[in-house]
Amino acid sequence: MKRLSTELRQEQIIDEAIALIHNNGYSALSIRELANKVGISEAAIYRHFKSKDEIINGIFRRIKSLSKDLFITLNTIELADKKLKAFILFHMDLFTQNPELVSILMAEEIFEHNSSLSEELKLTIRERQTTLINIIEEGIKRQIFIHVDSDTLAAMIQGFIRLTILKWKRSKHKFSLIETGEKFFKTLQILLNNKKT
Amino acid sequence: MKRLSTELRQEQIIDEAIALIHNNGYSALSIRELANKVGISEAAIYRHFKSKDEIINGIFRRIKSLSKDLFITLNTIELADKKLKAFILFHMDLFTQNPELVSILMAEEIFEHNSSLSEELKLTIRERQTTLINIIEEGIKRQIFIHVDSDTLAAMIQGFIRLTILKWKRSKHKFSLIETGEKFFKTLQILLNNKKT
DNA sequence: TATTTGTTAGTTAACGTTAACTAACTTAAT
DNA sequence: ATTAAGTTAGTTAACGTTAACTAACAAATA
Repeated sequence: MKRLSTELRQEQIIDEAIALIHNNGYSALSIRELANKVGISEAAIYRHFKSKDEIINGIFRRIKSLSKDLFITLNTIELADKKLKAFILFHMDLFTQNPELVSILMAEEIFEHNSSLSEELKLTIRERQTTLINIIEEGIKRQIFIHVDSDTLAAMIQGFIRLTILKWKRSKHKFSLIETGEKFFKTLQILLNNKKT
Repeated sequence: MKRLSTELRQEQIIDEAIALIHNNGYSALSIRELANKVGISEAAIYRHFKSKDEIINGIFRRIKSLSKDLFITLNTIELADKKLKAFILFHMDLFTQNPELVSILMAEEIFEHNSSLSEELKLTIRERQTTLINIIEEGIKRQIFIHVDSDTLAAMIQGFIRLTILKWKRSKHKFSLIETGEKFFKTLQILLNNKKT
């Protein structure tokens, strides 16, 4: 058996853990199966992670690192409507390129029973929510968007994205997330635009 | 131990199964714990249900029976915007009165690995989607709503409801679903109304 | 009207399997 | 030679499910 450094092996374990959840659901994430997939023994897994919870932790960190570009991207954009489009398409692109993430984000159970992690998740969600609300309120102030409740609109946008990726997963990726995102933004423009035809 | 008829005991088992999932997640639904909660032995559970899958089936039937009034309600309403309001508030009311349902609807795992059930779930979801699209298209035809893509709008509405009940659950019911639903409908009216102020 | 017969909701105890995890030992790489 | 990444062989606890049996009651018969 070829030996790998802890860093590399840890990444590989996280990879396979995500793949397992993606292919067979969270309940299929067992140390046995994970060790099988990685090609090492169960005990070897514990060389690299103190517990199963630590593996879940690693999955969460992976997701966070994959979405950290969002804020960088948004800061390069001026106009609120362009920002909104970028927000939507960033997510559609993220999930198109990392379809495994969908199963994980939809599995409430994963983070529910790890209290430190569910606190961190709450913060991450709030951060995303605030970002979106700021975009909307700037758009309203600059009179690019009509005046609507920003909380409600933010929930509509995030709700649409969440439901769309869930449907996309259920349909086994039978449609283009990017196209759906673009159509969504056009619809939003019609709904939000002051200058009606 | 007091004896109950199969019908009554089955209902009680489903009740406790739903409560278990609600309180501790789907992974906490074990025959052992279920029997404990009901106050009978594990084997007695199998007097009333052939397998754990049959219990899941019973949970699904319960949810369906709780939402069957939606279509009756909608048929008593004429105007598309009133129908849309009724659609939204029906769901907010349903989950306010049956908060346990939220955990179950959010747990993808439950129905994912039961192929006959996941087919049935797909049909139920499609039926709901079609209902909403019909309401929207009627509203557009009657010029109550501005012309937007009905698929996208339907997904926005369902996405909002789904995300809202998830947040409501996560917040341990710290806000009123009904009020949020009413605010949502008002926002929708502003977004969809032809006669802008 | 008693008693027998059959049904049904319950019991206890165990089945085989799998879960997360660990102690002790071995081997490969620096 | 030391250290770190691997192994094998085990642990305890929980899982869904079943076998064997019993108490309670209903219906049919004596």
